[in-house]
Formats: sequence, C-alpha cells, structure tokens
Amino acid sequence: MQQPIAEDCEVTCGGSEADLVRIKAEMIDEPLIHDIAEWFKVLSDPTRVKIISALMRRELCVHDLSKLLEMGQSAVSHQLRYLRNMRMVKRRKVGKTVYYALDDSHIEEIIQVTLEHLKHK
Amino acid sequence: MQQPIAEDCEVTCGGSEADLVRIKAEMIDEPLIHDIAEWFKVLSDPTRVKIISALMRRELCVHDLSKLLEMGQSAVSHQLRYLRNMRMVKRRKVGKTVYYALDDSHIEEIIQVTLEHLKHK
DNA sequence: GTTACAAATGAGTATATGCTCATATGATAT
DNA sequence: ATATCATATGAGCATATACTCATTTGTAAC
Repeated sequence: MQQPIAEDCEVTCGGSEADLVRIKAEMIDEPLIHDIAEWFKVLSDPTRVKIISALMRRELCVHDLSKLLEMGQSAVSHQLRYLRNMRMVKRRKVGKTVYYALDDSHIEEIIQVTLEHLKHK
Repeated sequence: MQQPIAEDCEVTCGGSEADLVRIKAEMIDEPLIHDIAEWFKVLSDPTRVKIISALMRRELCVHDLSKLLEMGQSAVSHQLRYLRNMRMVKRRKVGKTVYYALDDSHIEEIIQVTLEHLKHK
C-alpha cells in the first residue's frame, strides 16, 4: 500500500502466512488502539504530569497551579482545557476563581504503578 | 519568572502560602516527572501501540510487523529503534532477519489496566 | 455603569514528531 | 567478489504540540 513489500515472500521470517492472519485478528482493533494512544498522550507531557501530581494532593485554582508550576497562567489554562476535554479533571467555580480537581479514579493508580515500574529499572 | 504573577496575592484562592509550599514539597520531583512523561510518550502513538499489541502475541521480525501494520519497513524500523532505546523491546538476530520481542514485564499489565479503564467510560 | 481580578481563548511561533525516500549496513548464497 | 535479501539509518518534510502574547469573558466590588 505505502511501500513495495515483497509479495513472493511466502515463507516469512517466523511463521506462516496463516499465522500472521491469526495474529492480526487477535490484535487490539484500530479504534481502540487510537483510544489507548490518546489516553497515554495525556501523561506524555511534563507539564500535565505536574498538574496531575499537584491535584493528587488537593483541588487547586488556576492561580495556585500557576504558582506551583512556575508557569504562566495562560499555559496552565491551556493544559487544563486539554485535561478537561480528556475528562481527567473537573471544574468547580466559586466567584471569580475556578477550582480544578481530578476527575478520574484510575489515573492515580496508574501513576503509582508507573512509579513502581520506573523504580525497578 | 515567565509572566507577571501578582505578588501581593497573599490570600490565595484556596489555601495559605505555606500550604502551597507544602504541596510543592510533596509533589513528584522534577526528574521523576520527566521520566514519567517520557515513559507515557512511548504509548502515545498508535503505531507504537500496534507494535506492542502485535508483540504481545509472539516475537516477530521487522518484515512481518511491516505486513501486519500495513506500513513501510522504514517507518516500522524507526519506531522499533525508538522502542529499543526505551528498553521496551529487545532484538534477536538470526541470519539476515531480526526478531523483536517485548522486553518489559510491566507493559502488558499496564495496557490491560488501561483497556479496563477505557471500557468503563 | 466602571474598575479590578481570575480565568479562558485565539493567533502566532518555535520545536518535536512521524513519516517517506534514498541509501547504507550486515548477512547469506553463489 | 557479486548479488540479493533483511534491516538500519540519515535527510527532508508536513503536521502536531506547547508555549507566549494580546485580548476577551465572567464575576464581584465600587
């Protein structure tokens, strides 16, 4: 499709052609693959990890997050929008200030698992 | 540092200044934050998730991976190098062909956890 | 209404990413 | 040595990403 792939390679490296067909059928299907990638992308940026890390302690307003991360309010706000779209955080408005909190029960668990994993390397 | 942040905001949105200092101390520290982000970045791309997904069945050579993903050999090779640098996969050379296999005991577990998580949304 | 502050947002920009193409390397066979 | 196949790699390019700056929106106090 993209690049010329030898069609005459009947005896593939490891298994038979039928074997490949079977593996392809067993693989996670396309839409789910993209969901997984999208989900992991959330924590693939240091700024977002920091935000989550801070919110794991308690809910915080944008201003305080901005101070904690030593980043501009705009940058933090942009990332918070991203996290909100991904349903990782939720908002609570009180007057002029907006409080953000984690809105995903699994995220802390997954970060913990990852931390354990990184330690044992 | 980057953007003018009001210095006179003694009474911050939620907690005291000391509270913020404490939270900052409790947050995951900078180098670890970057390690976490780097680790999540591995699975933040559909192609890499597909490769991992295929290798979860059995080890495969570059050619077969290329056929399974319906992608050019070069593209697959580039991603495999990335995955190898991140110590996610390992190589086994037999003659001209190179077999790749998972080299991370935790990755399958984390994908499983993620799949469960995505289902319950 | 005006002013002031918190947060959100759009535009612009510099860098990162993932692919393609062409070529190089490594290994086997002749 | 030459040819061939499997894989690796460098350069180039198009798109995505994460920030900054300027401006807008939303809310409260005056």
